Amino acid sequence: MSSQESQTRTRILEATWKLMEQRQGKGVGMADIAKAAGISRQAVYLHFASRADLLVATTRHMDQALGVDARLRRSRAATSGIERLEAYIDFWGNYIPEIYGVAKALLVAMETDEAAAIAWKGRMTAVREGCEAVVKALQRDGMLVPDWTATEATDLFWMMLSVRNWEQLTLECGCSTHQYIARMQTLAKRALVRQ
Amino acid sequence: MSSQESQTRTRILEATWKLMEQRQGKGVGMADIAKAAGISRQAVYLHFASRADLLVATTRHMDQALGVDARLRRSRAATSGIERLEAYIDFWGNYIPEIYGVAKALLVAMETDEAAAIAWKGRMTAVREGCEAVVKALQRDGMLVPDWTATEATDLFWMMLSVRNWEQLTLECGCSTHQYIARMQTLAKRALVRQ
DNA sequence: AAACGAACTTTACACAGTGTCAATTGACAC
DNA sequence: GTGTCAATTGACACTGTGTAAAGTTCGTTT
Repeated sequence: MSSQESQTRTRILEATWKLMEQRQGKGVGMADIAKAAGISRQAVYLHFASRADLLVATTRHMDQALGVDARLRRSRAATSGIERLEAYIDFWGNYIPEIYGVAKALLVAMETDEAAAIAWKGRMTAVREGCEAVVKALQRDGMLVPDWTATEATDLFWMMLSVRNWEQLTLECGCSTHQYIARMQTLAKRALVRQ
Repeated sequence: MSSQESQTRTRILEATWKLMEQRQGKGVGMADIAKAAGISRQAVYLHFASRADLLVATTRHMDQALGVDARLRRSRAATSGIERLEAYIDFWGNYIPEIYGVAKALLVAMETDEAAAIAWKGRMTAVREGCEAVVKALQRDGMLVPDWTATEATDLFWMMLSVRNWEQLTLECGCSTHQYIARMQTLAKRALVRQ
């Protein structure tokens, strides 16, 4: 909404982004961020109430900078359910690597910080809605496998697309972004789509 | 191995187990554990070098107390690949709720503690081997879906069975243990087994 | 009986990281 | 000049892990 963003605030957000990306969300403290933004640690608290607050603000900043809405348009515009499923996974698989650093930091913070947990769950609820839209589209086409209700299918699809699963498949199993997308598409279709 | 376990050591392990279970692995510090075991905080360090050390020792203690080996026998004894897959998920779905507290504590600790990370990865490697055995059994039966190589199938099956996915499906989506098992069995079969 | 060692206690401290508070500086606006 | 906003410095509280030192209790050895 307001482009009333102070220069310093933006510098903090950019520094957070950059640092989190560099260090994959680990070992980045308020002091490091302040230093990278060229201000004192205390000054960060003039713009953000807490670390959780800063992390959440950073994700919003990134979503805007990365043009998430525009990127999602392709999936939303898809005519068939299957097309929509493929486009959504394609979007998601390309999106996660770009946000992973900050996402990881939030993921870690949420384990001990209530505010971070609420914020992250809010973001994930949005993803769940995307999954639900895909499932509904499949259902509309009569292509949803009869094993699941729409809710069950949404739960499972959402589970498959979790950041933790992405982490495991790419960072631990060594899948590339392209492989992740291909495997997830195949897996989701086998799981949800009537053959 | 040695049943040379001192009484105090066992009391610490039991206290850890109980507390972690009660609080779902969150907010349990060394001080709480010591208190519950009826000793001083420092005395805990006479038996375990670090928190990570204690957590790992607790999982081993639990595996023995819960008779994990015996429980796994049913899955290992299965003749067909599909039977083996079902028995393995059945074992796993009943096992996680019992260890979840301690597992969660380790899962949180591993994000900041190298030793905890290594220990957890070791445990998960054992699970991956279980998944691999299932996939190999399916392959032997000629029932593995042609979409995947054995490694790819193992990766995906392992991903599906992650504790994080269990967490999401049960704690967030509200699945019961029975529902978790049923859904995972259906999902795994759709994903891996030739129809 | 004296000596020893093991297990445990109390007290204290180092360290890292978040978050708070108060006093101060510099710049720009009116 | 006075007010105010942004930022600075320095100090401190709090939490939790881990280390260190000195003292107690108790059973075993000699």
